Amino acid sequence: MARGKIQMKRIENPVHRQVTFCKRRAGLLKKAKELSVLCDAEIGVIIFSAHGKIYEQASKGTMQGLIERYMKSNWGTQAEQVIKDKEVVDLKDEISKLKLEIDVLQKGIRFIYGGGNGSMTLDDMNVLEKHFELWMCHVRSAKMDIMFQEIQLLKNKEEILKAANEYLQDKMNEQYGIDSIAPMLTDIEYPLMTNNQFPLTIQNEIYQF
Amino acid sequence: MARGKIQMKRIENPVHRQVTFCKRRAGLLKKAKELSVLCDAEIGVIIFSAHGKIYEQASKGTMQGLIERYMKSNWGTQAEQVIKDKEVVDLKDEISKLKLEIDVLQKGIRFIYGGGNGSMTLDDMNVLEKHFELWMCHVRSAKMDIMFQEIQLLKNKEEILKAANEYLQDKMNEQYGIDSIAPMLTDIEYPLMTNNQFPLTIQNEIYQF
DNA sequence: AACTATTCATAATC
DNA sequence: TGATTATGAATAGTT
Repeated sequence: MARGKIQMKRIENPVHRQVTFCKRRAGLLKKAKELSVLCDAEIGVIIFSAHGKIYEQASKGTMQGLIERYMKSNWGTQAEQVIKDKEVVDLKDEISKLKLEIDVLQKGIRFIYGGGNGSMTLDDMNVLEKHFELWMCHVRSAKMDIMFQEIQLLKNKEEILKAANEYLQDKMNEQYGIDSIAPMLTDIEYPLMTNNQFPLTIQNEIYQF
Repeated sequence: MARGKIQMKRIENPVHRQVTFCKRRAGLLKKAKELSVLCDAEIGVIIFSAHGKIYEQASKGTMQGLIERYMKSNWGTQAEQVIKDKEVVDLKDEISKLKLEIDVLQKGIRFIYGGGNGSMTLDDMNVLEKHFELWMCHVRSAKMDIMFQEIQLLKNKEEILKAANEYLQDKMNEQYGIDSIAPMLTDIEYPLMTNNQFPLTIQNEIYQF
């Protein structure tokens, strides 16, 4: 170019490189502008310096508009966008399906009590309310059963373990002499009680209107 | 530049313009490439000809990557993307909630129609219990609404009847003389309202019975 | 940042 | 289109 040509490779001297970057960057943007004006073209130039600083120029319109136009003419990125939009549509679709299913299930619950078609009379609702109450009691009862069974199971386990411990303790004593090994404490009592007061009414008074 | 400089404005002669476009376009892309190599910069050039034909060059990596990098450094479009991503996350969130509710409803139906706890865990039953409670509240709330409406309706009726009665009384008096007919008692107060508040608001429209 | 000597890009022409 | 060439622009090296 001037005062001797240069090699077409990265300029190693950082000062030279920076200077050249400034000069040629200005030249490039100027050329872009000229081409745009002379030939009525829409041109966008984006430059990231080695240090990440950004320089941009959009002839005719904004860079945003240019990129959108590029996206539209570029099949791949457009498809990507369509896929993303489709995902949203699909998700909304799934939501409406799930809501429909919920509706069906709810109708299933209230069907036999007169509200299958969506409108319930006061009597229907009274019946349904009573049933919810009843079912709640049943669930609680079932919970109790399970917990009771669990307690029994744990108590049995406790017995077995205690027996095993006793047996092992005996073995140890045989081996190492009487009382040479202090027995570990395994018979700890945990007092199971509560300070809660129970209301004397049967129903939970929270929901009495 | 050569053989005489040219005006910096749109070349009117279409042939000249086309030729210049080709030459200068090549020159611009070459310069971009050189700048990229010499100064280790990432450069993208997008050119739309006046007829909409696209020419592009991305030095270092793809144009897609460059645009994404540009978007990241550009605040607006990034925010837009974030909003779109958030929408997807929100929708997925809603879907999982709905699925959870369907699960509860199915368990509830299984419990109701299956006549007990099929193979439910203690946790399942705890959730179910809470839901029965919730549904019961909603039924009660709906009942309240209906009763309130009914009360309003009856009050209106009462007003109309009272007005009618008054009118008829007047007519009677006109016909048969003042106070010849004792008025019937129609102004009896029935205390239909209490001061109870409705503490339960329906938070989730799914459970409207 | 300003200044050249030089190379490069390209307008006009063929 | 493609090649040629005269000339203006761009710029590497220097100050």
